[in-house]
Formats: sequence, structure tokens, C-alpha cells
Amino acid sequence: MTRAGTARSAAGTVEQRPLRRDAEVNLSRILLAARDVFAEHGYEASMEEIALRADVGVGTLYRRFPNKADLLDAVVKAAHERKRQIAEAVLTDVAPEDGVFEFVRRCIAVPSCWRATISAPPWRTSGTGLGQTAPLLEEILHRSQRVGSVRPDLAVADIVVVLMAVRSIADVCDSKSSTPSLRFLELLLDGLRPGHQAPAHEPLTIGQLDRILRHR
Amino acid sequence: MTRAGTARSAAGTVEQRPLRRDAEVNLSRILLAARDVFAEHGYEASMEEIALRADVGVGTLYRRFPNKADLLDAVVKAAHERKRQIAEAVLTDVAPEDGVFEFVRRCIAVPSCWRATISAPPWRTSGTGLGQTAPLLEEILHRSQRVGSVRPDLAVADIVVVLMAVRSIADVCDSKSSTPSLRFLELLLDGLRPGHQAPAHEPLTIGQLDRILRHR
DNA sequence: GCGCTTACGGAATGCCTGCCTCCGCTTATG
DNA sequence: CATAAGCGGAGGCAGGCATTCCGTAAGCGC
Repeated sequence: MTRAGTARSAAGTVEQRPLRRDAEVNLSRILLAARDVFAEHGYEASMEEIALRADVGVGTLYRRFPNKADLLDAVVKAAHERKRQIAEAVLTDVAPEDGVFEFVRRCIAVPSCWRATISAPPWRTSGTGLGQTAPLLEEILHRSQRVGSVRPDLAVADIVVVLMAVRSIADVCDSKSSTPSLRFLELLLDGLRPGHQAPAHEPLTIGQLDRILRHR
Repeated sequence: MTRAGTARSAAGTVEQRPLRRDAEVNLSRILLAARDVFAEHGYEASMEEIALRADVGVGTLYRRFPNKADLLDAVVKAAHERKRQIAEAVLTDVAPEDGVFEFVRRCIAVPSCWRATISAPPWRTSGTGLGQTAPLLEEILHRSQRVGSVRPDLAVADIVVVLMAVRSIADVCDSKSSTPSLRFLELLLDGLRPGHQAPAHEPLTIGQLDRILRHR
């Protein structure tokens, strides 16, 4: 979001003059299209295709974002923000025993958000976004564990991994049918419930996971 | 395996004269390198890189395989064959109650095999290989279910999906640490054990899954 | 409405990547 | 030792893609 015209709260950021109405519309169309296309093709996605999907000319892309990397940056940042919002909503709306399950369900319900963050080129992207979500997620997890709906030997990193896995299945299948990914999710969530032996492998800390994801 | 010099069993296939010893060595090096590189970059992988990794010149690649697509074909075929062998071995060596778990473990132990088959471009590749493995896998699953080590509402397609999921995690993490994928596998397998409610979504038949995977 | 400014489209540019061919040299084999 | 099979890798060629540019269109204040 290098120089999008929306109002910004962060101190020290340049405040753009408000965009013209049509430009505003186009901007959000671009962001949406970019999200989808990056999700589909990763960073290899062409600016042409993004423009096409957003129903604008390439020139318009470049008036909003200096280059492809910056456009991706914006998309990734938005996805991270989205995830944080989901976590917050779950924390306030959802009963503790459903917290973890509901978080996962809501995350994968926004298909391309997720994958866009994965497909980002590790060099030059604004982190994994774990820093923003992990604390909230930890709270969600603890609550669920406290009421006994989730196995006690589960760590935050495990949930992140679960999300990545479901997304990868959805990537392959969902264009044809979302049944496989939904069913897979159910099986997977069953594995998170209590009543199983502790896994032989220790969980990662979010710090470790973050590092791995960062310089893949 | 369009015209590799190894002996072929299929009737009607041209029988090449045996390769020179050094050429034989190079061929297997090429196949190995191609497997890894395709696994890493998908079909985008460059012939140059494959040659480099195999420690041969590009010319050598092209003497064995007429073009990139055919090389990939060979790799994919080999991977399918490998998977079939694993299934067979499990069927003869492994106790029924461990069958499913052991099959999955062995499959993902051969890292790149698996992903190579996924990353293949759907057009012009020799199928998903499900036809060869599915019947064996079905037998493995039934045996495990009969002795009650695996939930009864599980289908063959579920196992295939599980494999895809674990592989995708391994792809992202394993270069740094294989703990996440191993731990994830454990959680996932716990979800396959008996004692859970039936999932709300029906399983796919292998036919359906095959179709989805084919024209992704 | 009028003029000014902002925005738009998309053809054109230039670069880079990657498949594949070719040919002079090397090496196994009998 | 002669011969044929094999090898390497520079280079031709084509296609694709990020980015620029400029003539045209559309919002906005008056």
C-alpha cells in the first residue's frame, strides 16, 4: 500500500489527497483482482492479467503502484489485516469451545487472501503477518483448551500449519468442487480434538515458524 | 519415458540398443535431477537448471528426451511407479492395523516424487496415476478398517488428499526443518482414527478425484 | 456548462529468459 | 586403434512480461 490514497493512521505517512470517485472504485477493483491473480499464479502472475481481470488498463495499475512488487505488498498487507480482523471477531463473537474451529473455518472461507500471502516472494515482502495474529490466536487456542474442546498439546504454530494445508487442498480442488477441502478440514479438525496421544514431535514456536516461512 | 534406453516390457514399444555405460549413469542422474527440480519449481523449471543439477550439458538432456514435456512425463511415470511399489510393499510387509499410516509415511518419505506429479501441467501428462495405486490402496484401507485402526467412514480419496496436504507442508518447511510436516502428519493421522463423528461431507470417489486432479 | 486537473487505456519498447540446435571434441568398446 | 556413440555448452530465435508514454475521457469546482 505504498501510496494508495485511502486515509492512513500511521504517523509520518504521507497523506494523499483523496482520489477521484472513479479512481477509488478502480483501486479496489485492482486490489481485488491482484489478490485473486496472485493467489492463482503466485508472483509469476502478469500485470497484464491483473489489469484484465480488474477491467482496467495496465497504465492504471502503474499510476497506483510504482511496480509489481509494491502491488503485491499491498495485497499481502491487506490479507494480513483481514486475518487479524477474523481473529478479533472470533475472540468476541464465538464461544470458547468453538474458537479454534471457527477461526480456521473463517480463514479459509476467504480463499485467495490466504494463498496470496504464501505465494509472496520472501525477499521484499512485509513479513508473514504472524506477529499481528499470533497473540490473538494464542488467546483463542488457550480458551478452547481451557474448556477442553481442543487437545492440550496443541500449539499456535500447529493452527497456522493446518491453515496452510487446507488452503493447498482448496487450491487444487475448489475450482471443480469444494467438497474435498471441506471434508479434509473435518478430518483434520478431528485430529485436533482431545483424546489422542501426544505427538512425538514438539511444536514449533511462532518465532521459528515465522523464520521458516520468511526465508523459505 | 519416451525413448530411454532401458528395457521395456510393454508390447509394441521400440527396443533401443543398450546405452553405453557412462550414458546409463547420466540418464539416471538426469532423471533424479529432473525429479528434484520439477518438484521445486514445477513445470517452469528450466532445462538449464536440470542439466546443471545433473552435472551434464543441456545437449545430453536432449539426446535422451526430445523435449521438456517428455522429460517431465518420464519423471511422472517413475513417481507413479514408485507409489505403486510402496503400496505393494505395505500390503505384504505391514500389519493391517498400521497399513494406512505406514503407507502415508512411506509415501512422503520420498519427498520430490510426490510433488513432481502434482506440479505437472495437466495437459499432456500421463494421468494422475491413481488408476495404478487406488485398487491397492483400497485393499490397504479395508484391512485397516476391518481391524478397527482407522475410522470406518474413510475413503480412498481421503488418503490421497492427506498425502497432498502433507506434501504441501513439507514443500514449504522441510528445507529448514522437517519437524512441522512430521508433527502435522501426526495430528492429521489422529484425525483418521476411529472415535469421531462422521464428517458432514461425503467422500469423493477416486474417479471424481482423478477428474479434478486431471483438469485442474 | 467551462476549464482545469486527474485518470484512463493500451500500443509500443526494450529486456530477459528459456527452449532447443549444432558441431567440434571426448570416450567407451571391440 | 578405429569407430561410433556420447558429450558440452555457446548461440539462435521466439515469446513473454514489466514498464513507459501520450492522446483521449471523465470528475470536480465555479
